[in-house]
Amino acid sequence: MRTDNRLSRVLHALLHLQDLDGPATSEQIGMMLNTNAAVVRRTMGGLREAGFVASVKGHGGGWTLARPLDQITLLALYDALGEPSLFAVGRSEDAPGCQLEQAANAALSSALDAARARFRQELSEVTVADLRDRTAPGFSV
Amino acid sequence: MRTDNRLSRVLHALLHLQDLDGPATSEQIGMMLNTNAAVVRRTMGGLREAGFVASVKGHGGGWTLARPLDQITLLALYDALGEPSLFAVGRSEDAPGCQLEQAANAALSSALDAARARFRQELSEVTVADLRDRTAPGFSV
DNA sequence: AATTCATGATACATATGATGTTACATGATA
DNA sequence: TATCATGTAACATCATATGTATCATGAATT
Repeated sequence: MRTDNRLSRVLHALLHLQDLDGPATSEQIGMMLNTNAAVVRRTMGGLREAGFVASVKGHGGGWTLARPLDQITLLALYDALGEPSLFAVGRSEDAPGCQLEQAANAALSSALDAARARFRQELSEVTVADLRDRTAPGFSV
Repeated sequence: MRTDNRLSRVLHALLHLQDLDGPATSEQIGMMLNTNAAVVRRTMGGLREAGFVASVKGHGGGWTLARPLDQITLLALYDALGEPSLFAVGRSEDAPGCQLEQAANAALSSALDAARARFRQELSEVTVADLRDRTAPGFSV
């Protein structure tokens, strides 16, 4: 199944943004992410609304960081993207009235909820700045 | 995104199987699950190979439990299904050589791994028999 | 032995949703 | 006014879980 790569992509994009002087255009970011400018606009839109980046139209415009990376947790980004559905495994809805199916779904949901909580906890403990620190010493674009 | 419902479905099917006397045909199970007999065969095939159910061809044939439900954990079923890919969110592979993307992916993978471990732990602590116990008292098909 | 039932296996169709792509309106700078 | 860049919408592509159809094989019934 094709996975949703937006979180990874915006992380990648934000890390690049910090290494740049001025604003980066969607086109430029698209080159870094090996994708289309329209995809960049669509994906970064959520981050703008959440106040993590700013976008400016016209000449010299583009995307800039609106907040230091050490004040952006991965969880905040995930939520800014609309909290994309996390799982490729889910409940069945074959026989909603059947108690046996309900029991099966309840157990599955319970496990998925626990996994989701763990995922969110992990994301909440890391900032984007932490990721930059984890690249090789002296590394720059 | 369309989710993989196989685990929920086989749980549902096993619970029904226990409530039946003889073997159940794929056709019958398909009715319970509101799906096709071929889908049932395909899905249950993994459980047969893992020794949780047995299938018999021909007249009076069908599917039967090969082991008491209290000896089948949800995790064992999940693995018998081939450990279906759990997440709808994943790494990007836009610029494999880029250290920044690598750092982003490493953090994401770490969170996903933790979530997967939690999911598997939850599944390992519940047997199919436990689910049956959770239906309303006196409930039967 | 022939018939019927049921699984086993394969191939193909369908549906869904993330991503890719194109096009154009809007706003900002030169 | 021309150019650049975002904002937005519509549509195309692609991957894949599930649905569907078909036939070979094996087992019980007659």
